[in-house]
Amino acid sequence: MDLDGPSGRPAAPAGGAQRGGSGIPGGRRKQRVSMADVARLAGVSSQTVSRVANGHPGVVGATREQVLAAMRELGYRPNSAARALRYGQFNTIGVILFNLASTGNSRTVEAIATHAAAEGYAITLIPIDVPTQDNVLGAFTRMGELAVDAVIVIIEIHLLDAGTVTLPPGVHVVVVDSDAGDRYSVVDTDQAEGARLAVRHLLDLGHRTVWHITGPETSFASQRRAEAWRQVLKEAGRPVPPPLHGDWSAESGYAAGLALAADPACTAVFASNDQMALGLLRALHEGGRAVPGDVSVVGFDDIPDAACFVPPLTTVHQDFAEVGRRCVQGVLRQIRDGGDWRPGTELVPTRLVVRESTAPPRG
Amino acid sequence: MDLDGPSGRPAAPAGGAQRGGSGIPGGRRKQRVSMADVARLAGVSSQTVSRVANGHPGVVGATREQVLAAMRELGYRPNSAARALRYGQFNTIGVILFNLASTGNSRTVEAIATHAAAEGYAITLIPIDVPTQDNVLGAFTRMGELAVDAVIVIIEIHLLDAGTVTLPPGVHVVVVDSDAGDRYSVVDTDQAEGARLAVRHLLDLGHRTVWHITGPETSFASQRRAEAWRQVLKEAGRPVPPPLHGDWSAESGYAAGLALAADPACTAVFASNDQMALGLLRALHEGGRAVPGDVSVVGFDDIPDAACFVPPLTTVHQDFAEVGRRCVQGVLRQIRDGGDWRPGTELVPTRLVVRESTAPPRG
DNA sequence: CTGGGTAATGTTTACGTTAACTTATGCTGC
DNA sequence: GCAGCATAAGTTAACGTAAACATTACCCAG
Repeated sequence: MDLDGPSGRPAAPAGGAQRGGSGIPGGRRKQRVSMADVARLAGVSSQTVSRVANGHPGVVGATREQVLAAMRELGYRPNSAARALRYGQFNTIGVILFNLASTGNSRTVEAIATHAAAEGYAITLIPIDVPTQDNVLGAFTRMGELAVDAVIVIIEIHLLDAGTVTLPPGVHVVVVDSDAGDRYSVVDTDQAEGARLAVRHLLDLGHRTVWHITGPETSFASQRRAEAWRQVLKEAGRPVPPPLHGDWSAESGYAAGLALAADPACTAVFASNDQMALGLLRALHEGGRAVPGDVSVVGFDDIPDAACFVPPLTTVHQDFAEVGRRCVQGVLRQIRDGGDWRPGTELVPTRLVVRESTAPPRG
Repeated sequence: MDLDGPSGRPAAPAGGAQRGGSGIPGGRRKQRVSMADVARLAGVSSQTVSRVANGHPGVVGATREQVLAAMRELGYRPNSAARALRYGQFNTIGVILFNLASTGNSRTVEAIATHAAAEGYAITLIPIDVPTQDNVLGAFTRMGELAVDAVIVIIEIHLLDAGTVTLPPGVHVVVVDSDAGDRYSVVDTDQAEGARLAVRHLLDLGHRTVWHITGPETSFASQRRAEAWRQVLKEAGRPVPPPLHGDWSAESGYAAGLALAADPACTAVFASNDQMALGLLRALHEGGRAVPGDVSVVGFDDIPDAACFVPPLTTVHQDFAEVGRRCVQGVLRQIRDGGDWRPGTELVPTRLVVRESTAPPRG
């Protein structure tokens, strides 16, 4: 493939827009084609082109065909900026999130993107590398300047409350993973119920009590799971061992596991996510404690890999896709109903997936 | 918090825009405030407001302060649609991808989003649930209508070539994970080198040959890793065992592993990703084959969990963040240089991370 | 064969922003 | 005291689209 000299611009501005096997042009004409261009070629007014483009009635067949032909020939695409300017909305939903790397977040975002696309909305991503107050505020400010009609926030909302953040009026918000249901529309997995399922399962197997490895303290999900764990134990009149603190990573689960493996009294552990459960399994294995023979382990999330841990992990299944779906539903409802919405929390149910990492205690 | 009746719209359109502790307003005024509004309040022309907003010179201090005050009072935000219309570009990069759930993709996207943000670009996500020809073409069409200046494609490009896809002129493309370096700007991990590192490591330990579990056939990454595996064995004059085929999932690695565990001749396996290596480890464990005592295992990706597998996995580290960074660099270069770029492939190096799943063969 | 209506198409305007140009103001230097 | 000029501000126009309004052309009833 030959390219023109270093001075740039291919010489031929017009003519064959098609190129090679693929129709994706590597070159560009500076100016996109507008409705006026199409109108000129088709010999009609640009308004007629607009009507054809939007499928409005009142254009006779022959004219429509002519316009469509002209569109094809010129490769016309509507200019969404002009459209947005005209209509006052962008058909775009912003997503602010910390850490796309965690399984849950990326699955949620994927579901959001899919469902938003189905409704004709695009997704604009604003990642926050370090969840400091400043960064979050910065993201919100940026979001305010961006072309979005609504924002889905997948981050601890308390990071926002401490500062004064303003989104432009007309921008709606739905929050994931937060207890701010009194001020926002919140969608979340039913963390507490999931944790209760996990702990009760272990108690039902006959374990006297259940140890717990938490997630980071700043996480509401982690907080709620820990609360539910404590509550179930208390209600059952069981002793509540001191919780061990992790940070969601397998590494932190391993560190916590080293301590637990050394304690023969520990026969059942509920890890606040599957990654930490993985680390825990490793620590128990290295400590010579059989799972589930000596120690039973339950995780949270049901990541796809969990079925292939050694042994396959009993865990609480989270329906991230459903969370994403409801987020989109939520913001669209807000957009469409204007301001007539109320704050509240929607909980997505969980279910326990029993595999081979849990069993009754020995003896 | 009381809301007005079902008929909607809060009665008070003006007044306290501030609300509760957070400044994020749940309500909205239908009309965003424009430069004209700010200009009216500040008693200047809207052009002066524009100059202040963009930090242009030629505005005297007092006037500037007045305008800034008016902006603050009204909560003015520039309208990016109008800006985009004016400038003819959107400051947005589209990302087309299949499956955000895979570790590599989500990490790459995260890096893309971070670096794009640093350059003042936002990211618009177009996910493809099922990578059929139609869906990919649909995504491209949608992308054409969206407000993007460039597109990063994280998907097998051959899906595009078979059909006629047109992106509007002026939209630049960078492709990840493809061999289309003759037509596009391609950024990718150096798959072949990574695979060579893995296989050579096993041979260097003294293994006679190395088995291989591939990814899906449609994946170029998988194809290239398999080719490199075969090539290294051939160059070393070793027998090339028939490859086993997986689909990236741990489950598929487990299935392949069941076959390998039954074959006492197999002492070293290179799995095309870490998930499949995980499944393999489980199968070997269940089959009573010690790792690394009886069988050595190497993965690919170096996902964070790999360090906590049982045993910790020796694997090829991929620098997804760097891939994302270079993608952004690539599209920005294309945008800024106009059409003066050439197709080509940029490879990001890998490195072998040796942990505890590999050792010399017994005896 | 003409008035009233309707269907098809054209013209104008506004959306919010900003480049390019124009006007107003104050100041320097001869 | 005024030409000449810098500086600060305002005015106009255009980006691409589509609603609202205006204009045709045509058909049919009377």
